[in-house]
Amino acid sequence: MEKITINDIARLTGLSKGTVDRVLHNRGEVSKKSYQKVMDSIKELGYEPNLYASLLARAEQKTIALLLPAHQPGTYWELAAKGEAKAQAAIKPLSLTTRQFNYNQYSADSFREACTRVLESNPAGVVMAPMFQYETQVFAQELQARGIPYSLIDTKLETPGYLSFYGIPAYKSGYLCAAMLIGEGPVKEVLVVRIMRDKGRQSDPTVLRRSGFMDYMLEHNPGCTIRSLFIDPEDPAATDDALDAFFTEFPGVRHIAMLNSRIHLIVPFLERHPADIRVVGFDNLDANLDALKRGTITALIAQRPEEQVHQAIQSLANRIVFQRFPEKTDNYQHMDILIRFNAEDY
Amino acid sequence: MEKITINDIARLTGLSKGTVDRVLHNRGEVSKKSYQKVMDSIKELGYEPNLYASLLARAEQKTIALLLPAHQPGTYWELAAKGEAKAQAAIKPLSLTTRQFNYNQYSADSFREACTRVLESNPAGVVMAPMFQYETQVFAQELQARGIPYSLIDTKLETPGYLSFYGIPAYKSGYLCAAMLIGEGPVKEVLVVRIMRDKGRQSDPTVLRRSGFMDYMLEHNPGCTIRSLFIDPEDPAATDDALDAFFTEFPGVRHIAMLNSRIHLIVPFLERHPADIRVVGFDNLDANLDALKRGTITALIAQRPEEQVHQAIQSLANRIVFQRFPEKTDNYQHMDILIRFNAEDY
DNA sequence: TGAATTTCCGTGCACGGTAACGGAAATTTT
DNA sequence: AAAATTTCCGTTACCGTGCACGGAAATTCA
Repeated sequence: MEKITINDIARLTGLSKGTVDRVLHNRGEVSKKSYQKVMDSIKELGYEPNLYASLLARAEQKTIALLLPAHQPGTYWELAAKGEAKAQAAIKPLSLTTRQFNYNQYSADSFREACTRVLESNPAGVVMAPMFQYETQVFAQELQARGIPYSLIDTKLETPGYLSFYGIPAYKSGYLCAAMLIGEGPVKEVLVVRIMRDKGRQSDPTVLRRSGFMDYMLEHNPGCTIRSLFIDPEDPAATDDALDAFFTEFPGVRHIAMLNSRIHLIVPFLERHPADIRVVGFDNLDANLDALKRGTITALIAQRPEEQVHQAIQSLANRIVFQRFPEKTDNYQHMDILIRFNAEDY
Repeated sequence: MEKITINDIARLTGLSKGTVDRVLHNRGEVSKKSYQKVMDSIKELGYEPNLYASLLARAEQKTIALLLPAHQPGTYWELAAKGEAKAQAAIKPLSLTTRQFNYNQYSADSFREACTRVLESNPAGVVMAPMFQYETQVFAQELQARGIPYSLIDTKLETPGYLSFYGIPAYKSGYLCAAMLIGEGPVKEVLVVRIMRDKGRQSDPTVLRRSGFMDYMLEHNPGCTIRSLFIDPEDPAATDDALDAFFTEFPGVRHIAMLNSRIHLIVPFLERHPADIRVVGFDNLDANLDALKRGTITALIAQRPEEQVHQAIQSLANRIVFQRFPEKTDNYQHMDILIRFNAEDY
């Protein structure tokens, strides 16, 4: 019942606590025989180290690095960055901090460069939202070689030995998006708006979302024409023109979806040309939520990115401080459906 | 930059750490002059106690009491009870545990009795899901008198000095429920199924939900007939008969809602008499989720009760260990909309 | 004024682990 | 076989607080 301490196993094995400590942290200088004896009685007595005593004696601050795409205010990655603060508060009593590193999500070079900055900071763990398959692999290998645990959020790339993943299922989210878009009745024609810049190099989740979207259409609403329109997020005027041209050509379209967080880009146009259109997009950016509350956007599929970074950081903290591994490696999270009547408390 | 310790302020004030410690925990035996000197230099140096050292030296486990309605497997309060485990893991490093006390949600006597059991256990904090306005007030006053902080979940009753509240907005949840039930088109006739036992003494959230439901109807779907049907949760056969009788009398009804977690009770009937009926209910009980995935239930409004207890416990832990108060007292949480396409990862 | 209290405060050990230091024992080298 | 290493281990001084104990100083009592 009473707590087993390092002294108890020292006494039991006839060794000193110095030796016991050495085996606990395997920092060598212990004979195989002693090592075995200590390990045995640790198991026998069910010894668990006292966290406070340990932290007090070390008194050293470890840090967890956060590797995220750089973000402008009002964009998706800003939401994730906000999760850092909450997580920080939670892990502070564990003598841990976080530090954020950013990269340009459209440049592999910048990602590589950020990776070396992360390594230079000598982190105790890394949380990353990866964008580049190959570069991420290389980085993951380096982390593994150095024995630095890491977790993934948002995008699950196939990298060796990640501790955990947190994100929504990309394929299913596209499927859900289609379901929300179609609503009850069958639909003849829908528009999927896309981002120009993504045309060349599509991110992994975007591709999967599209395929989920398409599959829903095939299964539940076949014979529907799916039209695409590419817009430039940097150029609102051109976006307006593009939409104008589109609706001149296809005036019957009453269903619009976007498979990323930028749905707010078409809101100004829609509000200048009111019509009874179902509009579905992703993520709880302020601009999206506002349009949702006004009724311009019908539904949003949201994923609590703050929660994702929080959880990822927490799992690393458990690993680093307690040597505890998460129960599940892949944690697919709930996709929140937001409509105007439940957006307020989000 | 380097940490200020108790010794630093001892040195600065020319007193000993023993004295400093006495003022820190105001356990008396200190002259006013010394007290003032210590307080001043604490402020001056910005001293913050070292949590580990403190916990290590005390080595005493405080406990947070959880006061919840007793629960059968597969009922709502079981979900909340599950949150206890998660919270427990989170606060363990803070030398805190939780302990659950249950009461019969239909008996004020049993609630009172549970309250005295809680007090006898001498908890450092209390989380409760209250059902009885008056008894809860009395209990809250007692807690306040003893200086025991407490938080509320689920139902926000007006009690003095609670630390925090976590739950969904009851009125709005009824409103949302109606919105999900009606869907796109106007509806002529809906059925709201209710629980017999609740007829006499309706809980606070149920009343508010009903009023939100009604208001939505008035505002968005006026002229709709709202029919009620009472069923007995203990008697499936009677439930079936009642539904049978109802649909014989009103065969046109194609919309059913229930404003509590028991929607699964009518699922067997619905599956024996297939028809294209929209069915909306509350909470992610396994039975509800299963019916949702099968398509019998159209939508569920869920509220993550585990999260609510987790958060409430966390806020108490911060209060107890760090003397930190939550930013917001009333934390209304997001109402999750579950449909068959996003139920899987919930 | 001396004795008896009371008030106030310093000392020192305990909490459980960490890691530097130095030395004995075992092993290798010359 | 003595010297030089290497391997292995015990000792010890912390880390920052909590708290019991005892004693000096101030106050009250006789």
